Amino acid sequence: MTTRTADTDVPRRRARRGEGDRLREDILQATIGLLAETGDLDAVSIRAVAKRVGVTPPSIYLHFPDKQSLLDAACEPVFADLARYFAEACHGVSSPLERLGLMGVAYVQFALDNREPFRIVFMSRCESDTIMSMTPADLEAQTAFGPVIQTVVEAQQAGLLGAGNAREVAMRLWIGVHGVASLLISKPYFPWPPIEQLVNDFVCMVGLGLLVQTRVPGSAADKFATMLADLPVVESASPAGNVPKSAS
Amino acid sequence: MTTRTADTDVPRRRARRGEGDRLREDILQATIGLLAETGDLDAVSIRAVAKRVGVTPPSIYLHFPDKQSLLDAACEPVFADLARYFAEACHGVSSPLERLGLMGVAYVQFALDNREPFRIVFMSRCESDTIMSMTPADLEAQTAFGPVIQTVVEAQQAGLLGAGNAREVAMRLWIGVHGVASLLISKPYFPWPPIEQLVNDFVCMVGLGLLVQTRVPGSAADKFATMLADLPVVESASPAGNVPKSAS
DNA sequence: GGTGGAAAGTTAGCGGTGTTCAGATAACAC
DNA sequence: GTGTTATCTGAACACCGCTAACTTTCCACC
Repeated sequence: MTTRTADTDVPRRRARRGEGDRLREDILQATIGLLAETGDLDAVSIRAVAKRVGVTPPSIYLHFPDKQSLLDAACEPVFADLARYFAEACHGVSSPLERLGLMGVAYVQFALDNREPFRIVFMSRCESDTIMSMTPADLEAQTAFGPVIQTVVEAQQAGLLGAGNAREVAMRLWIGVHGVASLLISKPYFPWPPIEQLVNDFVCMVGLGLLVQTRVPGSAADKFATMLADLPVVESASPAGNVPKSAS
Repeated sequence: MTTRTADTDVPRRRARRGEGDRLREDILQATIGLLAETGDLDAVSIRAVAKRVGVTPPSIYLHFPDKQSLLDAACEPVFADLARYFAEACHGVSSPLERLGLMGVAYVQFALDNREPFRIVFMSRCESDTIMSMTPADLEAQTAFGPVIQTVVEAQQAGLLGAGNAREVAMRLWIGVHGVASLLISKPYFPWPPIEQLVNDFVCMVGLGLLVQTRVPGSAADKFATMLADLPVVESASPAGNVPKSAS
């Protein structure tokens, strides 16, 4: 008749010798589940996680130094999925340029499918960030950022994109779709256009921009001058919609 | 004589009848100051604000229904400055297209100058968002978003940008620079390229993309096809210096 | 000058949070 | 059985947002 103060349904069996790490895994799963089900970071308190696991709060500190570390660790397996999103989006698509666009769309979809982890990793302050304090090399090797860079390189080698630092090009692409993802998450009630259209239009814009930026020679001003000169002139007061014009 | 438990240096003189709103203003200023000085939202507790003002915590609830409302109210005057950032950036620049680019750069600068307010308004969950639940019309009239749309319209009228929903075009521009701003804020330790270059390259890319997107006729696929056909072909093997060493 | 009334602020406290540390307990080797 | 020790708990600290009930101060009016 032990008086259980731990407020839980099924009081965990204590782990066997050497199996202490089992609890660690259970804590992570409980955290991930709580994040996904509540969709609210505030609902994921140390006490709530402990209760779900069937253990008392201090036990968590045997496996994680503090709450932030727990959250970071819980987001890691979620983010491992991002690579899968990318792979599936690119499946069977040969053009590297098209693949980059599809990866962008997939990034937004991933963010919307994993809002809280995305928030934790990309939208909250983190002093000593595990993911982000990696060296550039590690970052490319261990995160989903690597495939993006690789695809940029392929596009360059195929002559679709002009030469340029592939890492920085990939960053620009990432930054762009990150704007979409983070705004859709933080401002869901904003009067956005239909999401699919919004994402497509944006990705299209960025893709075209990159094309021109890397292929037209000269300074930024030169590029603009060239494009303004080359593109068909549009009449000033156009009424509405995409008016088809006499192409030259 | 009076035993003061309120932990503060100079015990405020009580406001006179009808001057209760003076405290409200002081609370707002204390909140803004605390946010700016600590640069840490966690440091801005109701108790901390109250102490800074020289008052006890419950007094704050005489002027703000809850903490979130206080934070929102504190961010409002800060964000009023965004319009000034835009105006200064555009000062004396005639080309609407160029102005749009400068506004983008100014947006990032504003975010970096006001990190915590930017975080609060744009990077944290807010169920019933004051700013974001406005009607599109109010939004354009009362926020800095209006001038952006206006500039897009001017660019269209000048024949620089093709016709299209100016509001959606402005959104795309906003989304883009928002990606830059939010990532620079949330990941300051990431190995970014020099910020100025990063921002310029990104804004240039988006600008060129928008140019093409709105001026080249046809579907998205058509636009890509047109540009791939029209732009100078680039040699496949890019020269040294730009090739990332993924394996070497 | 006294006095009632209301505005302006305070005291005390509730239930919650992340975190710490000394102690209890259960699993194993012998 | 006994001792060791990995594993986990009880109790507590300092802080949080927030509330209800109370006190103080100011002011208009008689």
